[in-house]
Amino acid sequence: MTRYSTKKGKLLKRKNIQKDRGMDMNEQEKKEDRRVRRTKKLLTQALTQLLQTKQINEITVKELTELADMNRGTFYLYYKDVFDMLEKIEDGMFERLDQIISAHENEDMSVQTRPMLEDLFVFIEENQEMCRVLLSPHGDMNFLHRLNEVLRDKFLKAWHNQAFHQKETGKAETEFDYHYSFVVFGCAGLIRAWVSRACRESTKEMAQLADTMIRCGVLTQASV
Amino acid sequence: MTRYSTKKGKLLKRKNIQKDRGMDMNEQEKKEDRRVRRTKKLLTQALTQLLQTKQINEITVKELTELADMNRGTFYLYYKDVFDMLEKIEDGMFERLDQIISAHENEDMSVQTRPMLEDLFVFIEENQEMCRVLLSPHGDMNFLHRLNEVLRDKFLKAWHNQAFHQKETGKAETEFDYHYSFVVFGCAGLIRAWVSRACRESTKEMAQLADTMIRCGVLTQASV
DNA sequence: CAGAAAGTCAACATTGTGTTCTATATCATT
DNA sequence: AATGATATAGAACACAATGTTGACTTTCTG
Repeated sequence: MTRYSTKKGKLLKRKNIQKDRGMDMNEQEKKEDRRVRRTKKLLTQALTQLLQTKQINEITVKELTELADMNRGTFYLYYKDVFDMLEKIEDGMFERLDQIISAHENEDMSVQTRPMLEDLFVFIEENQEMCRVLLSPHGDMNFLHRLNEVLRDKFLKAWHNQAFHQKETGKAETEFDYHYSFVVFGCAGLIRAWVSRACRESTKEMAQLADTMIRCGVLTQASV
Repeated sequence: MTRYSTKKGKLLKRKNIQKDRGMDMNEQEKKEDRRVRRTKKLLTQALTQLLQTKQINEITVKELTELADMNRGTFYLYYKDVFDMLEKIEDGMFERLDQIISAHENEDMSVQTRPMLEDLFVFIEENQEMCRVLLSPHGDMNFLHRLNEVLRDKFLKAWHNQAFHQKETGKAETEFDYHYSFVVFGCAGLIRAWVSRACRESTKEMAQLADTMIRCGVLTQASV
């Protein structure tokens, strides 16, 4: 499910970290100490910078903290290693992503796709540096995977109904899964192309483009 | 372009490796020494096995060679580190991919998409273990990136002409790029879904599915 | 068979890791 | 502004993997 650790006796320590901080919503909301925010911000900036020139595996805690100009031990107060750090950064993005989607959810779980997409692309633009890195060659496949998982639950039902309303077919659930996978990865490709061009096109343009391509992909099943 | 190295004085050594072996087509064809093949095969098997339970960054040369039951020093005769090894394995796959595509290329650079796709999915099925790993959460974003690059050159022209034959539009090259990115990543998602289901559907079915979705995506531009 | 090439084995200095301790700086609060 | 609480700095530590080397043995090729 989540990531494994090579070192044996250190999972406990990590669990403690996750329990003490972060996991409790209330604690999250009560803003962290200013020093903590500063530290995490500096580390995130350093990581983002390093990820532009090298793979994450080649990034050591040592050089990361040196670039951020802080003590190496400080890093371990918040993260287990560099990969854990990236994962936690992603956690934050997925939290916001979830908020954005939920805001457009109706009570019957259906979603107003188009306006939601517009908000989504605004969010991506705001976080374009991180998105660019995560979808770059040096990026993180796990990010794509998690994106897949999150969106799946949200949209599968809505789209499923929508597509089957168009034309009743006897196609299996599995074929719908293929379309779904195609579309989600496709959107990732779309976003990747966009952020790698520094988000030159407007968010509205992109939302329209995405909307069109999603509908096409989803409705293909009914029209085959 | 390619990967960087943290360690300063070791690029030279690696260059030597790449020059001595691999890079020269003729040498590649003249089968390597049986021992070399055996060594590389054992290492590849061990890597594939390890990648199913852990991230590549957590795999050490030590455990890899222990699993393959060989001396650690032997590893360094062929690879710089574990990532370099994965990259070289990918090199081999891209070579074969190139052959498959080229075999379906007409003299005007156009491509018979459908039969090519069928061959492609056969190839993927043959290499499903590695594909599954490369597209998994533990996978390699650089693989996707390289796939993008390789296919881009091959297909952009063909599809471009095809789409503009359908309906003449004034849309810019950039928008076509977005469709292209969507489709290539989408195919990756499709393949990922397929191999993660142990390739249950037939290669022909998948080729048809892919063909449909590709055409839909490409032709969207003309029909917006 | 003989020479070449590949692999084994043991040893080495080097580097990053993860943790711990004390001391200092910064924070939130009254 | 003084307070106690908390975060960070700084240095030290044992430990593990790295990358390389040299002498040896095995395996391949012709």
